[in-house]
Amino acid sequence: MAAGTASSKAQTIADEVRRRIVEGQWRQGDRIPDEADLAIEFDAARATVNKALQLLANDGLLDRRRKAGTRVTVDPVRKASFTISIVREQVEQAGMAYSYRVVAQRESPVPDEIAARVGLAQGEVLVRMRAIHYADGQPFQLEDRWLNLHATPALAGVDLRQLNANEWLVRNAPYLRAEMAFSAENADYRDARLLETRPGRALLVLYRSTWNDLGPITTVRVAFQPGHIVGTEGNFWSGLHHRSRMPRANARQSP
Amino acid sequence: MAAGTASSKAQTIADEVRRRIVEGQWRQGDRIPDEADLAIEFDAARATVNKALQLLANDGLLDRRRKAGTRVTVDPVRKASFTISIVREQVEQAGMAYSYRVVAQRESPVPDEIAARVGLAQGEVLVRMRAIHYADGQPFQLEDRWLNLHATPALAGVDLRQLNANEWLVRNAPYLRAEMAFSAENADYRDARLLETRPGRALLVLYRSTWNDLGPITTVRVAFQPGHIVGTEGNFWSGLHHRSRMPRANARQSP
DNA sequence: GGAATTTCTATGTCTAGACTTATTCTGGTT
DNA sequence: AACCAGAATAAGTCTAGACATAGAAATTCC
Repeated sequence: MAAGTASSKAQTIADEVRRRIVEGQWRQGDRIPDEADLAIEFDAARATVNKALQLLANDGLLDRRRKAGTRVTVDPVRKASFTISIVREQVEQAGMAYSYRVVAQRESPVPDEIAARVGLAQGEVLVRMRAIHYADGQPFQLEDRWLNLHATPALAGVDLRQLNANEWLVRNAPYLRAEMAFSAENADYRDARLLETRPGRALLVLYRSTWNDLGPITTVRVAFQPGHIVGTEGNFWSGLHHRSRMPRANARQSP
Repeated sequence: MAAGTASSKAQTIADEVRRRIVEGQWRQGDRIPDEADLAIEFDAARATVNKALQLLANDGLLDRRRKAGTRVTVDPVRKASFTISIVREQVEQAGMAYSYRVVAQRESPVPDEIAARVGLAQGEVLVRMRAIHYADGQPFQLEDRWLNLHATPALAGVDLRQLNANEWLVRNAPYLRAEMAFSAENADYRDARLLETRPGRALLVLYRSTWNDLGPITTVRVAFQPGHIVGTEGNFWSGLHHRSRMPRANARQSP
């Protein structure tokens, strides 16, 4: 019956507060005791209680305002976080052979749409490259990337045809800001050909742009193999395992 | 040249450390000075430096291990976080009229696939409901939901046909654990009819399941209107604005 | 040489106390 | 009733110091 896993004191307090909320002892909109009182109840320093409550507030479960106190959030706006790893590692971790092929690469002026997306002047010349990532020889994802050499001077000397841009950037060009968006698109002829599927198939598409203090580094459209799923809980849990549809059985666990 | 926005001291330290990493002063894999040294350099208490570095570690930029020290992460596995708000608010915030319609609702045994997904015994009886959310009369998203009354006894007394389950749950049934996944699917006939589009259109689909300590609360498949985009930076920034394709011009800003 | 043990160090966490700051509340003034 | 000033309060942050703990490095022992 007792929970068990002894973690930090702050975490323990956070868990207990969360429990009280989940079990309805403290209801949505209620004001909960202030830090000082909780500190007494849990026999902890106020700073520790503060840390615990901040954890829950970051989780969106609590609403804290100076002087007004801490309340249980009425409309918990919850956050879900996805981790983006390096494609090659993702594939290799699934025990499959990774390969990579650059399909096209050349300098060209940015289309207005892209320029607007990343905040560049119209007509600026960027490097555009299209590449495919394979898992066990099957196309796994297709990337269509615009690279801004001005933000990453070091890249200029590199032979992009040889190199995995994704990987190079991740390792050598830390960014300050990133934006991502998911959408779904019907595969066009080019998508279909490169991903070895039929035009019209629904593809999960990820747009990602990154900036450093010199400006936009890169913006990329990543189209995944049909059926691919991107989920929380640490990683992509790819359609890598034999293209199944909605696998994933998962055990419930106590936190 | 100077940054400016005076925030907390910990944040300032974090920003400076981040800057050094981004500008290459501390490179991937490098060990950075330890907390005590940084505390001296920044004239701060060690606890403050600790907080700053933990911020960056949570961001995936630093790798910290006891005794081994703090190093700049070699393969920054970056996290992107999406916020999930209540549909109605999302729609209304875009200045559009919200409406909601329950299409079907009945009790039925869970299919094995769903049971496995949420960790229920096969054949358990859940409530299944299908509903549509409209923005200005246009179908905006379609939800296909399984509800477990055992985990939310309070729901039993409620008239589901009247109620927006999404909203009721968010407000009254806090969860302990959630899982989400995105995928893309071609609209089938039912999807197409309900979303008033053509079969085959690529739909962004979100699967979400939640648990509390009594077990699974609900699992839902949400299919968005074609062209819908879900992005970081706070909110879904819906295809609500007139169904455009990839709008969103955004200004760069200094943090 | 290799394994087991000890030492030592950098981070993890907590504490008590102080100060800061955003807001609410209160009471007084027009 | 509307407005404004000041008091009160709860969270936000920082500090100095302490102890805990993981794990690397050095040492001892076989």
